[in-house]
Parts: sequence; C-alpha cells; structure tokens
Amino acid sequence: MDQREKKTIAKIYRGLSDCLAEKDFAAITVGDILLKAGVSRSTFYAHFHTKEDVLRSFLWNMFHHVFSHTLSHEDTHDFSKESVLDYDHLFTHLLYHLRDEKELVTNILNNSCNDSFLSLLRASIHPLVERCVKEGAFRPVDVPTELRVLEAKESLVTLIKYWFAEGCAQSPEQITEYFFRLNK
Amino acid sequence: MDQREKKTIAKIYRGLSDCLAEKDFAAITVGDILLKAGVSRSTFYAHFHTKEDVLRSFLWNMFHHVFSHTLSHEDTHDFSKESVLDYDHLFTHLLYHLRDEKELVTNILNNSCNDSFLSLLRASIHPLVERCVKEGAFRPVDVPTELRVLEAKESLVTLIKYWFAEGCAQSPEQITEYFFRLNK
DNA sequence: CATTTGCCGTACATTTTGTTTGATAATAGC
DNA sequence: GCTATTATCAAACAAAATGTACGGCAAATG
Repeated sequence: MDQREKKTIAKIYRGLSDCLAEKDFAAITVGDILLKAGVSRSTFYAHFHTKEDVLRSFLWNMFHHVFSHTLSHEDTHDFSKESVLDYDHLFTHLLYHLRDEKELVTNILNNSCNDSFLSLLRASIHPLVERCVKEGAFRPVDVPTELRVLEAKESLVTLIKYWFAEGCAQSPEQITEYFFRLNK
Repeated sequence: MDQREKKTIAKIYRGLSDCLAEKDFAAITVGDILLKAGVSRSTFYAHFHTKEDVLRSFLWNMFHHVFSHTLSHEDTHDFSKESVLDYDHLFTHLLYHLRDEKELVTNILNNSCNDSFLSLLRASIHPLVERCVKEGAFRPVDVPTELRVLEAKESLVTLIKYWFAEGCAQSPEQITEYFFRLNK
C-alpha cells in the first residue's frame, strides 16, 4: 500500500480518536473528523463511506493490535488442557493490553458508540470463554451451553466495564481473580 | 392535557415504532417519522427536540407501563423478607409483561438503539436485583457488592436478550428458573 | 526519470434539520 | 352553546451536513 494512504488513514483514525475525547459519536460530523485529521473531504470519501465505517475500521484495528499476540486462534488452540492457570494468564494478559489503551477505551465506554466496541470485545473473547465453559474451568450450570457461554462472556464484559468505570483502580491480576470467583 | 396533544404524541410514538420495524434507528430521519405518523413538521418540533428525544420518551412510557404494576418501588419494599418464591414471581411477572411487547422489543434489540432500551431495563430491575444480592437470595461471591449487583443485573439482561433472540421459545417460568440457576 | 497515483481545494447538488408564519379547526372554560 | 384559547397544518425558509466531481499539484513507485 502507498505510504501516503497509510499516513492519511492514520490521520483519520487519530482525528476520530480526538473527536471521541471531546463529544459523543452521534454528535461527531465528518467535518469534525476532517478538521482534527487535517485531511480534505474528497480524500476522506476516497477511503471511507461514513463515519461509522471509520469507527468500525478503527476499532477492528485496535482489537487486532490487542489480540494479535494474546488470544488469537493460533495462540489458544494448542494450550495444554489441564491447567486453569493458563486461562488465568491469558485473561490477565488481555487486561494489561486493554489498560494500555486506558484513555481511549474509557472514552469509548462513556460514549454512545460503546456497543460497537463491546461487540468486538465479545467476539474476541468468545473462543477463550467458550473453552473455559466446555472444559469445566467454570462452575457448571444446568442451562443450555450457548446461554452459559453468553453469560460467562457478559460477566467478563461487565467486569471490564466496572474496572474502567473505577479508573482501572485494581490490578489486572485482581480483576482476573474476580472473574474466576464470579464464574467458578 | 389537551386531547389533541395526546393524540399527536401517540401518533408520533406509533410512527417511530413503525420505522423501527423497517430500519435502524440511526438511519431513521425526522421526516420518516412524520410520514408514518401523519403529523406535520412544526407540530413535531413543538413536542420534541430530536428523534432521540422521542425514543427516550417512548421507551420511558413503555417501561412505565411494564413496571408500574410489577416491580415499582411501592410494590417491592413491603414484601416479606423470607421467601425466594416472591422474587420468583416478580421476575416471572416482569417477563410476561415484556413478552406482551414481543414484536417491539425484538425490533429494538436488533437495533442500534438497543442501548437506550437496555439502560432503562437495567435501571428498572436494579432495586429488585440489589435486594436479591443483599438478602442472600443469590450465591455470595467475594467481590465488591457493587460489582456483584452489576453482574447479577447483567446476567438477567443477557438472559432476556437470549430469550428474545430465541423468539421467546421458553416460558417465562423457565427463564426465571434459568436466572436462579445461574445466580444461586 | 517518467508515469502512476493519491491528496488538496473548490465548487456544487442533495438531504436533513430546525424555525417561522398565518390560516384553520378542535378544545376547554364560562 | 358561545367564546377565547390553543394545537395543528402547510408552506416557505435558513442553516448545516452529506456526498460527488474536477483540475492542479506533489509524492511514491518502478
């Protein structure tokens, strides 16, 4: 890809990020992003259809970053089966990465666009949580497995929302501990 | 209140509801609502500032309907303390009322505006769930009480989302049973 | 070094928002 | 029932935002 394109897209991402620190996603206009990004209107539309398009792409990028070296499919499917400790480290690792983006994540969670973020988060943790449920790392409950997985996933998502609402006051290890207490 | 106003507001609510059955809230324009409602532009703005305003008011109205005779503060704070069965009936009652609005609720849950709905749902069930946690109707967990309540609330919200995603296939009693299995 | 390709600025058509006005009709109070 | 009030409507309008088109310029590719 042309270096100019990469630079332009990075500028647009940064523009969106700056806007999210100032106002709600619904109130942000394409013009706002252009101003912050220092990119012309026609260039913007050469790369994205709408601001939702930018958000999607931006978040996907961020999650790719966070998960590429932690919870990706390739990393998880060859872990040894017996140990709860492995899960422990994986969740903690994820939390460390999320905390690295504390400001951005906090902005997004306090924003009407948080659903896009949370959907990606759910999708990202799904394989790992599903394994925890199916391999008995979590307390069994007599409900459909699909529902049990949904509940465990949402338990983690809720915990993460709580964590950021508290300004990441606790350590990632402490949060992981909470997660297992809640689901074990 | 003037009868004409009531009628106009009802028409606007209906207009929004019809639109929600057709497209995503973000894609709905004030003009769309006016068309469905058969109300003029100036009249609309005499009652509401934005479409978000209509949605807020509409949902508030709906929840008032659903909760006024089930989980309101007045109804709950004089229940006898000892019985889990009381909670059982309250949750089941709530689920019956939600199922009465099955089409509408399903549309909203499949819509980008579902967060407004879910926020109100969380606020509505909060007092009841908080009591369940504090009075020991749910399994105790060694995490901050605030977090325990959040998790229990979200557990119910997730369960309700699951229920509607399945087309309300299970009975309200069955869903309540699931809820207690998950949290007891 | 030459050609391709992306970016910019400007201009513009279109859509949506939100307000104003005067005429009309329904409502509420007497 | 009569009258004053008040909500609704239609139409016209300004302002803002969306999305597209084009010609000139600068930078990257090969």
